[in-house]
Amino acid sequence: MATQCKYCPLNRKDAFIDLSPEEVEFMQKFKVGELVIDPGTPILMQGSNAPQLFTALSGMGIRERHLKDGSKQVINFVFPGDFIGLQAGLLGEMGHSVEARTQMRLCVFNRSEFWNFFKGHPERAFDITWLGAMEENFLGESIATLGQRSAIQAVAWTMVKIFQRGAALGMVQNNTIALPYTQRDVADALGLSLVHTNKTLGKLKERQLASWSDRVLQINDLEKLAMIAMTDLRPLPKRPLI
Amino acid sequence: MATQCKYCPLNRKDAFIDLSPEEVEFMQKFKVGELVIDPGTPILMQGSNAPQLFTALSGMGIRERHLKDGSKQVINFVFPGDFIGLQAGLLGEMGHSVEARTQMRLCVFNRSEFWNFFKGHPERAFDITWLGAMEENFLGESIATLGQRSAIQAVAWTMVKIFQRGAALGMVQNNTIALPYTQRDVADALGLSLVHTNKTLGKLKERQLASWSDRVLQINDLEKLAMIAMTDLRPLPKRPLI
DNA sequence: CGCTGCATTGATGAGTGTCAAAATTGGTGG
DNA sequence: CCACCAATTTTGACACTCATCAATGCAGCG
Repeated sequence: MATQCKYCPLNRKDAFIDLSPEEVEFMQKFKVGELVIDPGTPILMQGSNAPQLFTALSGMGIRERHLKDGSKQVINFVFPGDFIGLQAGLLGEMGHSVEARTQMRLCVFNRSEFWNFFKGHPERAFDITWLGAMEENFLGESIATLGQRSAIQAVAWTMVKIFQRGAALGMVQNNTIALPYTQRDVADALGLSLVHTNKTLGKLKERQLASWSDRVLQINDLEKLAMIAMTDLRPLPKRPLI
Repeated sequence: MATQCKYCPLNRKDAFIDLSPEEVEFMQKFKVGELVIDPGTPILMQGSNAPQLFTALSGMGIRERHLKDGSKQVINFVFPGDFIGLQAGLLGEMGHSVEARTQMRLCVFNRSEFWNFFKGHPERAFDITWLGAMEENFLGESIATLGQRSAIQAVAWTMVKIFQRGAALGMVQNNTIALPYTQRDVADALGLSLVHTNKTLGKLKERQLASWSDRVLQINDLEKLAMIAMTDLRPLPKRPLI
């Protein structure tokens, strides 16, 4: 028996816009179950036409795109609250794969119900589109990072972004956050080699800005990191929860 | 007096899904006018909260993101039929600027009417979201290009993508298409230096794959280009027109 | 007819990638 | 509890792609 939406732990976090009781009830109908998966498990495959969509309830993962020569590009990191499968739901085919990096708990929706959002619940349809626009915006920033920022700027940028997202979700304690990724993941996200990523992380540690070891990222000087990364530190807007 | 939607030249191109007469009528109400602008004119500014949204009727432009150090990243190229201002309409703020590269004719919509799509015309709301997902998909591919492809692969990839989009719009004649961009635009799109972009284009010409001069791109061997670019040549899906 | 913007070419060097190996960590089974 | 193995992190040496600098050519234009 699936857990009740009204007890969903995410809905109480202030990173998210509160749902009205009616909305919660509608989402409950849309929800078909929950899924708990182990680290390394693929959630959706690039090119697949998945019948199910998900919201990450807990745990973290990555979105990645595979190229013909075997290399891969990490598109984004998946945090709790992220909606997974928008492309499958709309385009009928995922442009990237999604894979768990920790144990994850997923809220499972039926894709066939997707259209009901638009037909009967325009506010929720709007929320989905809003999330899509937010992701588009973020990907644009990533493109600017890959195209214009140097290795140290890019790594600093990534650390700032991860830290900010984590902070909004209450995952930060004493300026530290658990980071279940490997340096290879970060390297693949930034289009850098593993070796160079490692050396660049070393520089940030040397300069006492951020140190990441034992799966824990510690941020010592967020402002200076943001300056290196050429980015602003404005707070993330509240996001809807699907 | 704005031109009638039912005479819109785009609606007849087979790159787009046909609109029913009712839909055309609704779009007509949404439309507030047309705008003709000169090359170089900014259409929307990064960070702005624009009251108006657009669909490109003719002409071409670029989406670009400006960084604090003055550098810029071209996010994508704008073709006829592209919807401009989704982020402003949803997030209240553009994540990038849009600028004309040729003379452009724009269909102008009122942002305040945006919500009506979702409330009263779920099919059209769905279409908007569909376009957003398509863009998100493309940006993911761009990220893979910037992160994983070498200079020659990236340039080949860009030429293939542009050629395919142009072909779908009937802009290709004898394997040539008018390209109003400068090599600087392409360099900024790929995160390469202008000089290296120039030399890489030279290689493609040498190898008799593609030659671009005098604002005209000629593709001599699309298949070989696609192979270099590590990309498929599958036809673009029909897209909705907003 | 001298601007100004864009394309082109050559020379040089910095930033990253690649290769190889060692150090560290974590997990597994004896 | 230790031994072993796989995955990951770390370090050093070297190679190469690509950025930077600088100069020339070329076309459009007031």
